[in-house]
Formats: sequence, structure tokens, C-alpha cells
Amino acid sequence: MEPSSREKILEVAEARFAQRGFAGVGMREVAQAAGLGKSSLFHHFESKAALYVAVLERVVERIEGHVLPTLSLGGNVAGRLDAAVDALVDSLGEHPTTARLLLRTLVEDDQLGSEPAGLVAAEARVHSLINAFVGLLREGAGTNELRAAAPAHAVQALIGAAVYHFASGDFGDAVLGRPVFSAESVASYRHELKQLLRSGLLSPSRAPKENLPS
Amino acid sequence: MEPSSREKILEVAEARFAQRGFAGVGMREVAQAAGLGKSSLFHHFESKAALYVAVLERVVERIEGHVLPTLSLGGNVAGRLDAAVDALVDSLGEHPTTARLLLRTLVEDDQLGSEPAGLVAAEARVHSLINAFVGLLREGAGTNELRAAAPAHAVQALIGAAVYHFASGDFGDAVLGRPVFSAESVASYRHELKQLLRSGLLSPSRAPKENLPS
DNA sequence: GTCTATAGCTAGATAGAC
DNA sequence: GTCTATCTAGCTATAGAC
Repeated sequence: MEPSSREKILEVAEARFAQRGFAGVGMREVAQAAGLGKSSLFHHFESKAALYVAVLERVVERIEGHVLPTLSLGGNVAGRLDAAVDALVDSLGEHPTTARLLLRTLVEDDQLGSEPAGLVAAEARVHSLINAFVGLLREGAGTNELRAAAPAHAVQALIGAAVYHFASGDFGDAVLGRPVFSAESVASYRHELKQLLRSGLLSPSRAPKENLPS
Repeated sequence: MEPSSREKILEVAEARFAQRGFAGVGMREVAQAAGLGKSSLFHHFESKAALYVAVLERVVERIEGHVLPTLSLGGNVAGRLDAAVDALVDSLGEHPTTARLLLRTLVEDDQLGSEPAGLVAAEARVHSLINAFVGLLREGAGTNELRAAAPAHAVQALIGAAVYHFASGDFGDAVLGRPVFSAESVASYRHELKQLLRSGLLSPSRAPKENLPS
């Protein structure tokens, strides 16, 4: 079946908001790309800010759909962390605009004047996901399965590594020498990120004590 | 001595571009914050895009000022990587808008219509810095000092972890429970990021072989 | 649910006095 | 080097016919 107008609008709006941000996109442009007149767009979404929030909610749902199920798994912390990281990477690697929109939410304040209904809720859901990662690391540190790191800092690094990579567009393609969103690249990054979290970069043969200065 | 108009403009423009992006900031707003009329601003910068490029150039210089000197150091790869990561973190932690502007450059395409002079050059300088990190990791993999990772993917993770953290604003403050840019937080993150790159998250006592599934 | 028409405003940029 | 005044074009949003 062909998509409803509402779905078509969300689709093109997501692509454009991801590329140029809230302020950089006009309602006229979105309407045209969706094959509608501008006024018809305001029939489906009462304001530009409401459209943005609707786009953001879809993105958050996409990520939650992957990550939430992994949080109720059993097993040791390392295994659950692996599963959660896999899910996060998959959710970002699956759709080329997810990471960019998430990053904008994390990094930009304001943008939409006079916070519209739903924005705070969407941000809270992102916060909740982040807190799940922090809790996991804290648990691992408590049971001594992970080293006594600063869990909040490690989670910041993890989020940055995961989200930035899939938001890096042309820059990322140039660094990799191939498309970030190719199936092989996504699989490689999933592996590489878990490996980095597990045991860093040093060769196992030289790991880790003899390289620690003090 | 008090700052020239040009310096004052660059200062306020950087703060606003970092917060809301190129399209989200008006010349009127910048002028007012700099204590000038809008037309005076166009006397100093021939267009909004030219102003943005000037802001970006300052940011790139700030990062180069920290990182470039570390690239000519001697010693083993792990030591040089530590020095480069320290420099990167310091350059981002020193000024609260550096990371956000760098992130926008890495993540956003287009924005400024019909690329103004200097933009391509600034992007090339960022590329060159990234390539230095890739080269360092490649060298370490060649001498077996680092495990045979995918250097490009590892660098993507490193950049994301470093840049995102200092761009994460209120979200980062909430995750940490204290300001991202406090002196202690910057020092902690510098340490944590190096530690993560060196040996990951697992406890040294359980590291790394016995946790690898295959 | 889609359209045309338009209101009301702000944007980037320019002209020219001082 | 700063200003006021102005141009053109874009914006979000609304009114109301069909």
C-alpha cells in the first residue's frame, strides 16, 4: 500500500531536519518534497515545532525498539553490555538519519521556541536510555567485573563513539574509504566498538599492566 | 586593551553558531550582542557565510595549536597516541564552544550556500588532523604495538567520544552530575578516554582473553 | 484533505549620509 | 567605521473556498 500523506511528510521532514537542522528547513520545502501544498502540511501538523517533535518521536521509538529488549536480558554485565551496544549500533546503522537527529537532540538546546508538547517527553526517553547504560556500567564496577571507571564518563564516550560515527556523513565516508552505512561497515563498526570497550587498542600480548606508567 | 569590533563579533558569533547552528542565528542578533548595528557587521564580514567561516577558522586553529605539536614527538605509538589524545581533549575542554562548532562542521553538509572561500580549506585542515590519528594507529598496528584493529573505525570512535562529550551541553551535565567543563571533569575525561583506548573497560584481573568468545 | 491567497514578520544584504 | 533607511525574498501561520 502506498504511504499516507502524514507518513510521507514525516519521511521527507526527517531527511531534511537531519541534514540542515530545525532552523535550516522551511515548511514550503517539506511540503513540496512531500507533493503537497504548504497549507496542507499545517493541516497534518499544527506547527513546524510539532512536526519536528513528531519526527523525533519516531527516531526515539526506533532506538528504543532495538535497545530496550536487551535491557531485560540476564547474564553477566559484559554480555549484557555487548548486547546493548549491538542494539544501539544496529538502530543507528539501520536508518541513515537516526544518528543525526539524535545528535541534534543531544547537542542543541532551544531551537524550537516555547517547548511544544512532547519534546520534553522525548528527551526524557533518551535520558532514560542513557541512564540504563550508566546503570549497567555501575553494576559492573560494583561486582568488579569492570574496572573501577567513572561510569558516566565511559557512557559519554560510548554514546559519542556510536552516534557520531553514523552522523559523520561525507567526513566518515572519507575516513573509512567506503560508505558508513554499507552493510559491511556497520558490521565492522559493531565489532570494533565492542572490542574497544572490552579491551582497548593495545595488543593482547602487551596488555595492559606493563604499559601503565604508575 | 579592549577587543576590536571584529574580535567582539567573532566572539559572540561563535557562541551563537555553536548553540543554534548556521541557519538558526540571525545577523541582527549577532550585531546586537556585539553592540553594533547590523550594517556595521557587513562592513567587517561580507556575508553571513564569510562570518561563519571566520569563526570556524579560529576553532580549527585552536585545535591545531594543541594537537600539531604532539605529532612531531618521538617515542612509541602508545605514548604518542596518549599525547595526541591529551591535546585533543584539552583543546576541546578549554573553550566551551570548540567541540560544538567542530561537530557541526563534521556532521552538517551544505548549510552555507555556494561554498565561500576558506571553507574547503578549513575542512581540509580538519581532515588532515584526522588523518594524522589514522596514520598513528596504522603505524601501531604495523609494528604490532596495537592489535590489528580497523584504524579508521577506531579513529571514528575516538573522535566521536572526544568531540561529543564536550558538545553534549545540558545532557552531558545531567549524565555527569556536574558541569562537563569544570576543571575536574575535563581532567577526569582526559584520563578516562586514554584508559578506554588503552585497555577498555574490563577489569585487568579478567582481561581480555578469557572474555573473548572465540 | 487539499487548494489559493494573504497576513505579518524577519531574514540577508545594499545605499548612502556622517 | 558606524549609522538609518530600504530592498527583496523568505519565513510561519491563517482564512476560507472547494
